[in-house]
Amino acid sequence: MRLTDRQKLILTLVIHEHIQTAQPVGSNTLVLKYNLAMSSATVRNEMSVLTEVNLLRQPHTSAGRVPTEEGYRFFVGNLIQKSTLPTTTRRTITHQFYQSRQDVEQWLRLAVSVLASQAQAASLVTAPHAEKAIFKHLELVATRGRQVLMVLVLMDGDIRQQFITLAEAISQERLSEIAGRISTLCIRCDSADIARLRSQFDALGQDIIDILLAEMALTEEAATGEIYLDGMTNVLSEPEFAESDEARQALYILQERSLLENLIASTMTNTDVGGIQVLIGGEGTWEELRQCSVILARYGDPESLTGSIGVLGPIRMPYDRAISTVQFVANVLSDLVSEMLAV
Amino acid sequence: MRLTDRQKLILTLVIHEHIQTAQPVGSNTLVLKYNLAMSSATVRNEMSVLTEVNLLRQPHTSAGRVPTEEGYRFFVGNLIQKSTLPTTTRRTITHQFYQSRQDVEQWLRLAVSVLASQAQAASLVTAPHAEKAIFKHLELVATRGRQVLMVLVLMDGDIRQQFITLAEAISQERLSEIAGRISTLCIRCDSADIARLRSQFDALGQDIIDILLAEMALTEEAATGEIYLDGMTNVLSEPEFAESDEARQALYILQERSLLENLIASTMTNTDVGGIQVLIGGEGTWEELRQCSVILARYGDPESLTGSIGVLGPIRMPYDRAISTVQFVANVLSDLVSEMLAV
DNA sequence: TTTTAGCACTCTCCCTATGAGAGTGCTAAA
DNA sequence: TTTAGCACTCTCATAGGGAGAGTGCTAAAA
Repeated sequence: MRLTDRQKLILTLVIHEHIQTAQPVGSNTLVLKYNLAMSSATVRNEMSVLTEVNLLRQPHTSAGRVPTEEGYRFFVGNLIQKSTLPTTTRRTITHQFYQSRQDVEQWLRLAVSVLASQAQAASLVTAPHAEKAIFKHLELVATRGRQVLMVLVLMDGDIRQQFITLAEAISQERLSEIAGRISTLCIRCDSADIARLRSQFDALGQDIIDILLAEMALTEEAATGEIYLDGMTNVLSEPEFAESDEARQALYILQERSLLENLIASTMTNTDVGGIQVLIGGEGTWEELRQCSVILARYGDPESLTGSIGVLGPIRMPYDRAISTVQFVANVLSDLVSEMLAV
Repeated sequence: MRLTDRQKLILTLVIHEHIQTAQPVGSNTLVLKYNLAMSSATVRNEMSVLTEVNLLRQPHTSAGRVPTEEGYRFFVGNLIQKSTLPTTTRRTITHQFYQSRQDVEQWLRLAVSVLASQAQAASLVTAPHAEKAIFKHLELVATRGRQVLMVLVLMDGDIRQQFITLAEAISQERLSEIAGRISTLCIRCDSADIARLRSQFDALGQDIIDILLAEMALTEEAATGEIYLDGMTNVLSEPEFAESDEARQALYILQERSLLENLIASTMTNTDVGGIQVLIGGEGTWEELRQCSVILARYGDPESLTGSIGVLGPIRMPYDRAISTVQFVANVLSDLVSEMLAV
């Protein structure tokens, strides 16, 4: 779509103004508020053009203009000026992350809370997750009788714990010995490798390996790691969700884990780490998100460990700020992941 | 407060009807809908009395009656008939829990989802949590260089993981040996015991014990275990929350972990396992919950491991069903906890 | 003494009408 | 190509006027 500079300016201003006021924007308002060096009639003519090419829309004949979804998309794709968060903000955030560097769970909680408060929207962060589960360490703890606690540590930092019941009671020494052997032999192995090693163990060891493999398979099935959410009440305060039903649908997607995983999976398939996806108004696919926009990014190490982060807000979202926040947090998380992998 | 049987009946019916319709209830409606053997005038007189003692309220002079908070409290305290969930429902739920018995996290997810769907409200479940952290097992996994993953298993099933950086690189064998010694010596010890044992270890062991103690202290500080939430969108669909701001405040309490912990802590202090607390309209203390009611119960083994569960909905909540659901789920969880402790 | 029929009265809710205000599109002049 | 001027359109806020639901009171009935 070819637009003159003036048309681009007006589109930008309409979007900017509408994001602030949530109201249709009139030609007069625009001229006065932004001291434009042209008359309202000129603005009206340009608006007419923009309406014809479906970037703007009139709620009714004699109202101001409102950006269409296509308008927002054009804006995000062509006009948005990459803003960056203020240095002080960035420093504060980085500092917070630095303080909680030992604990992955804390990063993620912090990330999701920073996103929510900076973008004033609902936010989500998925724990970093490897496509292939790689064994790192196994621990068996005798509980009582035949009940044993199995703790499985994977290379991506994921820890799976499970109670298992063995055929007979086994002493802690024996359990530790087996766990030690499995840990030493299988380190850095994937499921297939471990299956091949299975025959080297005695009956008990093979039983345990079977459970272990089942658990690893389960981890691999999960499309994403654990999902952290925050800021959902931010969305509720937006005026377009006063008729609460729309908001409910949007929040429902966030709550319903399977839907959310779908959304992330289908949006992120072709997204590189560092790349950003902006989903405006559900893009025809996500009925529940018709009133919402979602900004998603991938973080981590593309070779091994990746996760997704994003924010969800009304279509009328401050895209520049939201995008730069998402980008910034994604970068911070990527750094933390590679630091974790490298040390 | 002394009421005649007829007054109790009418109060009950008004509450019942109002819960269904969310509208003020008129004398005529009541007589017709419930085939009362009296005239609407009689009902009106009784309603007048109930209004005088502040159990009912008129939104405006010529409207029907609405229960006051006090009315609901009287109802819950004196009139409610303990209903139980249908046997088939109970069986289905029990069966689901039975299937996920190995995995504590799965119980809790299931519990919170059952509560939400059965009570059609927002629901919460906290992980079982011991007042005193008791050591069970320690594991140290060499990562790379001086970076070590510490996995700490406590008796209540809580697992804490953390990356720690040692003064120098240590081999996995050495780490396993130390972890093994600490595990053997400290099993079933609390922080004080472990602090006493500290001198029996070499410098490295003491360093690790210090970190371990810090971690245990952290666990003890936390008033509750992890909190699981579900069904928040259920609350949004209630008509009294159409003016979305009220709903926002209520959901905010659920989202804001510290507030929620406060709420649980202050409500649960005097509640035994098996007991149920019903908080109607914030009870003057919780400003954000003025439009809501919360039903909370404690589950687990009072001697060692307890957690809280509850539902949050509009004041106009189907108390009988909600209470029996909470009670039932609390019982199921208590059974699972004692099974876990006993096996 | 208690219950009930009858009735006037009150208040909300919904519908309609009306006018102000904001904003548009078009035309003709600059 | 831009702009001033103007008629026109549509929303929104406000007010008025039933209809309907429900009450409280009074007096009669049980």
